[in-house]
Amino acid sequence: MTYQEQSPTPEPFEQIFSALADPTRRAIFEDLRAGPQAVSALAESRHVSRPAVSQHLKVLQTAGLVDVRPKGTARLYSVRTNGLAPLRTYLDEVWGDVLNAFADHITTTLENDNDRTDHQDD
Amino acid sequence: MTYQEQSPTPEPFEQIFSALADPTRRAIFEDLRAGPQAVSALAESRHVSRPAVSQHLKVLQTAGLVDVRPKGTARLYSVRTNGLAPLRTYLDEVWGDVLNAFADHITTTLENDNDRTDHQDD
DNA sequence: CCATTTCGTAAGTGATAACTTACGGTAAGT
DNA sequence: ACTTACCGTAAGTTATCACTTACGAAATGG
Repeated sequence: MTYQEQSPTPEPFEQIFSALADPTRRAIFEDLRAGPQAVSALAESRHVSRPAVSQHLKVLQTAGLVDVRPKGTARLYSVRTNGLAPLRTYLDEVWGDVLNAFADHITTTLENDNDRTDHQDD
Repeated sequence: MTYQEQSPTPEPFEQIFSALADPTRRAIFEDLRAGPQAVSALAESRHVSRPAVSQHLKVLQTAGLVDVRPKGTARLYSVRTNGLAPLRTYLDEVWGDVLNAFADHITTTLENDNDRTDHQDD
């Protein structure tokens, strides 16, 4: 009796949400804003082991948030410039819908405001 | 300004990320865009039990994404109009930093472009 | 060629989280 | 007052996740 089935093809912003939800992973991503860095350098900044950082970077890369550039034996990770675009698009969509729904709610509430037993605004 | 510490009191966008990372919870939040809905109505739309929806709504409420309005024995949940504002602010900050870092990277790369051993484009 | 450095992956473990059923509490209807 | 409807919470279960150590692969240097 298993639960939790989800869509076979996760959308871009879905992976971005999951990727940035973890504090350590988000910290790594934010560290990368300063410029390209190697894995061991990122591991030394944080209090986690190097393999952990590698796994986090893999998640960030799958989400399209970081890029890799091999340099010798090292691998320089950097933030993908427009990696956050899907999240921003999703935000704008939801934002617009919410505003429209709010306007509708205001309208219908003004039309028949006899059904409210309690109210709180904003 | 540029860096952040993990504070004992989680920042607003932190909770928003965690709240919207779960597919079921995000679906509930998106269902709420159509307008205020009761818990049982949300539970029937989804394939999850009613208590599960209540727990999800609690998380969304803690994140500041939804509001509650009691109506009889029911409780109408609705999206908070500016609940996504912290996330948008965070996005704008990171976005700007990334662009600046990118500009810096371009500059330094042009100044001394002898350190590149390989390059790849997406 | 051999050693070193840097990294990714495999395997295993502890904690977290998303779900379930069961129960109690509050508001409305008869 | 009793029943019904709707909801939140508690307790327990299971899958997922973040982390660790161990090991193997690829590039650089002597």
